[in-house]
Amino acid sequence: MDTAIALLDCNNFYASCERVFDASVKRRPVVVLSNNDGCVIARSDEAKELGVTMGSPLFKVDALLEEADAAVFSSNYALYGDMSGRVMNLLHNFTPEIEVYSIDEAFLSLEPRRRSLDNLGRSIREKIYKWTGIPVSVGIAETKVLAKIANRRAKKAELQAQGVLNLYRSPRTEPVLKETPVADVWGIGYRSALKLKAQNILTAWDLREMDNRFARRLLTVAGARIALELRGVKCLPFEFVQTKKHNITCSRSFGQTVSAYDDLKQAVLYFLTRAGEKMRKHGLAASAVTVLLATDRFRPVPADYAPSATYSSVYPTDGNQELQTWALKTLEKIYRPHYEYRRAGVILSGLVGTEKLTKRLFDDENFQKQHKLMKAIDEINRKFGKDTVRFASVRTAGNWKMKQARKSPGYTTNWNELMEVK
DNA sequence: TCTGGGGTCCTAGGACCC
DNA sequence: TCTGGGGTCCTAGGACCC
Repeated sequence: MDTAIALLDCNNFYASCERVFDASVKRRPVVVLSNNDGCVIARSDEAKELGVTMGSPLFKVDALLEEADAAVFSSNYALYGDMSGRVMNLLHNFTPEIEVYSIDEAFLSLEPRRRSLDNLGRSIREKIYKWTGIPVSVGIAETKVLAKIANRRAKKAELQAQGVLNLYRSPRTEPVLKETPVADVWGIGYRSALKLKAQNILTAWDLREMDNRFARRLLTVAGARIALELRGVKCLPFEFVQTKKHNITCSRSFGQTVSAYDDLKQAVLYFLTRAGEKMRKHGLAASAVTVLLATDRFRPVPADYAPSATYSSVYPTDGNQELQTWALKTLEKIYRPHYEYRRAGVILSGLVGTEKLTKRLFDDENFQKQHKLMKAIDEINRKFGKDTVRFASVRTAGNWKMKQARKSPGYTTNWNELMEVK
């Protein structure tokens, strides 16, 4: 029999993580902010009821939150990443076939015969709540796109559905699709929804019934695949193993605007350090570095300027010294004085596994030495904390740093910030 | 020089996702 | 005063080749 696909999604994930460790916010509205404490990126149900929308700038909802005695947190990705790992690990108790799709979502491939899918969904939900304190919703159906819709529905009607909705070969699929606006279908964004609306295709059901060649013409193959998935035809493959990364980005907005070359250089070198660490953690090396700068898009003073440029090499490297040289060459090329920059970043691309690094024609010995040095530095920093050892050119503070005034402690990731029991 | 079809590779930009 | 960051996939178009 055809396998069923479950989508597990943590409810209000970042807000729920904050709640697990802070009993005082259990009953208060909770929101979590983006970097720089700029806008709201996660909300508890109570915060949603207040009318705080996803992505609202904090300054627009600050008064509202204050009045409701809401708890407001800067984002704490170390904490969320750790909690995510705990949730995902528990899933292995239910099926070996898991695709971790994002920090708070996973697809599970399930054998429909094994036992009632409804019961299985419920026990997954209970177990995760009991062991991690994170509430989750489970949607089950024939394909990923349908499982997404089932999940969304399970969340919406939480009381009736108990957080689990099984639409696998279910007569309820048709009414649910007819009630789902096409813009809420996974993979249909703002642009596509507009095009569909112009054709009077308004619901998920309408999209399902659409002529496939027409869907392809209007929305390219991506849209055609979604339409097929809505019919129960599996088009999006299940990816059990994490696919190799193609790029690694580190970019940030600054807490204030920055004009001096030296400050931007510091920011770029700092971001490069972070990106390099991540790259080596995945056992990769980069053949290209992109550097980007941008002025404030909301206040283009004196003018809008958002350049980027890429340095490519025939020899991939995982050594920060070499990456720094590439990045600074690129930065010099795009830097113009007199602009008020609000953001900078680096992208490492052309990634290859370090096992595939070929011997260099010139100066291979030096390259190998650098490779070993980076390994040693990463090891020390992993043991003793970020930036215990770093290149002298890299500063860890400056006027380019972001604002994070309301960060919760690293309850699970930092020995100095463990929860205290009195 | 521009006549012709067919193919690959690369990149920029659009669209979408969480 | 105050508006996030990190990704993927697809397509079109140019360069280059035979």
